[in-house]
Amino acid sequence: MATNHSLVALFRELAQLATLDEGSANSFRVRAYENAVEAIASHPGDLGQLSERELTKIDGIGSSTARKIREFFQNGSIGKLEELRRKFPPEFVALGRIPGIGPKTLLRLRDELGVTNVDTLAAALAGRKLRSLPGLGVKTEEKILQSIGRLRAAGFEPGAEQPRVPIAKAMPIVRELTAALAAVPAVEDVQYCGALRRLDETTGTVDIVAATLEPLAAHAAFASQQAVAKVLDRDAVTTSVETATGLRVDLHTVDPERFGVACLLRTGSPEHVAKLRSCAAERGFTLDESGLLDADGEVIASVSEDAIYEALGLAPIAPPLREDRGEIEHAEKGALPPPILLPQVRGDLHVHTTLSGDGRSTLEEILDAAAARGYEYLAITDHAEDLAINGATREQLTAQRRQIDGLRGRHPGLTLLHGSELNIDRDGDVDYDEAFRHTLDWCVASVHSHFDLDRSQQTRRILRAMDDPTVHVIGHLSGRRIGTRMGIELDVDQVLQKAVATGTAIEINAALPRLDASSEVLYRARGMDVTFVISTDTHHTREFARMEWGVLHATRGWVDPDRVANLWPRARFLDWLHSRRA
DNA sequence: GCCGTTTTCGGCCCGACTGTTTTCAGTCG
Repeated sequence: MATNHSLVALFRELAQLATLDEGSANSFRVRAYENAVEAIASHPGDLGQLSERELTKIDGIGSSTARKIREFFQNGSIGKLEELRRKFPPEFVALGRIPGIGPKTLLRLRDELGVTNVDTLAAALAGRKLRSLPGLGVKTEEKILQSIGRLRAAGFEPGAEQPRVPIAKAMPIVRELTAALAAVPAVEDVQYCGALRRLDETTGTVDIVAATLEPLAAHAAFASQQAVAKVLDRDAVTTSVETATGLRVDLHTVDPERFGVACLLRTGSPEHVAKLRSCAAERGFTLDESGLLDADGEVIASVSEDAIYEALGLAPIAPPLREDRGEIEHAEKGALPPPILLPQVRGDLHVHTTLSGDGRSTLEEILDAAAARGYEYLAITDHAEDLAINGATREQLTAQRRQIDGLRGRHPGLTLLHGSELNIDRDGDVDYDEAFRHTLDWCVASVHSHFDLDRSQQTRRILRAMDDPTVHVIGHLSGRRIGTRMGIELDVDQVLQKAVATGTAIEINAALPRLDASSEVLYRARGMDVTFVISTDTHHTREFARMEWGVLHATRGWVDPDRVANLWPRARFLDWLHSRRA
């Protein structure tokens, strides 16, 4: 249910802050909050309709969580969360993103050295204060200094309160708001714009454009949404709000005649729009809020974005491409890579079941969900044994193999591949022995550890994994978590060349916190014979829906659809798979 | 904080690695 997204975000934050409060991510309270997130996210109905008593009947929600949920629907906030936010200000919480600093160390730094933000941390490091604390030493100081340096080099400012919000955090709330607006009878059309629509990794203020002849109704409906914590500003055409999660969202209403141009201008990027304007000028036109105008000031196009591009002599340009990376020049020549569309996807090749410690759906549920999406093929890839909590032993995988064989008749149109998500260790070796791996149909190999190695070491381990004949694809190439964890640094050109040489595919991980490989890496690969697969890394049946983001992300990276293996018909895909294994 | 119960507290999942130790705490996935 759409309106549960705010709750999910709030309980996630609660879990994060409780980790600090409890001094451990493994505390039972923290895990209870995480279970609550899972329970809320999985609940199909509107939780706002349920009483406290009914809420506690849901698995994973007890009396305390039920009370907090009711509190949210009544007050728009949760007292416990407000209290923790006061106790742990954002600039302090942000220090927890520095690799090597866990909750215990962070609290000690605050209590014993007065560290509250990146500046006081830097001062403590400069004064060599950390080594004076029992249990910490010179190595710890060096490691933290190095982490800060690396984060800064990558554009992260560890102590800064992030002005930009990671896409995974913003998207669900914005989707909820646009869905609510779409349901307002007076609203003819609605679209979220800006960085979010371009599928950029982070967003600032989100702009939503609504086409309506009755703006008052739209603004009233918007301001009264459950996700809205407070209205910041309001005039005849714009309402600015802050959500319960701290995201700023502006609703702009326009006459339906100008919906297209409003979306175009608010989607950006600013560089793309600037180039469009000069493109218009070359043709004797102008582009402003009222539309594309000819020399006489007559509107030539304004209702739809496509009409504006067409009037400029351009093929339509998909929002993720609008970054002024040559898309306008390509559109002039009709040479733009076609956008990848969701219905073109024929299979998913990175999927977990409950055999993975963090998997939430059973094998049967996964198969049914994949069949319901109309997939022709599916790879089951539970975690391999070296992933401490989550991994499957070879005996478990062998048993799963038999289970899968027994289920092949369940959905005759769905070809099942049995595989695993292997762990690339620090040297580039993967789990199990090669003979056993050869019994698997499909192996994803991913980095889950040793994020602190340097670029040449990281590159070496990836290249070595690609040389392994049993590895079909490298999963989430950098291992990043947008806004939370930097990925590993790689010599991307070497990795791409190796992908071509070995035929190892590169995964385009569709999970919004990952979007990995990054669109920069994908863009770099254009023109090369790199094979890609777009995968959801599903741990719960609902996550199959992430494929929507995967295809947009691939489009953003200028990926040629013909290079994406899971868009191929089954026969072609299986031919490729078998030729690789030969 | 949740759950289950011979109803009201005790159990809830872990293993490798690192840096600091001299037997272990903290971090990570």
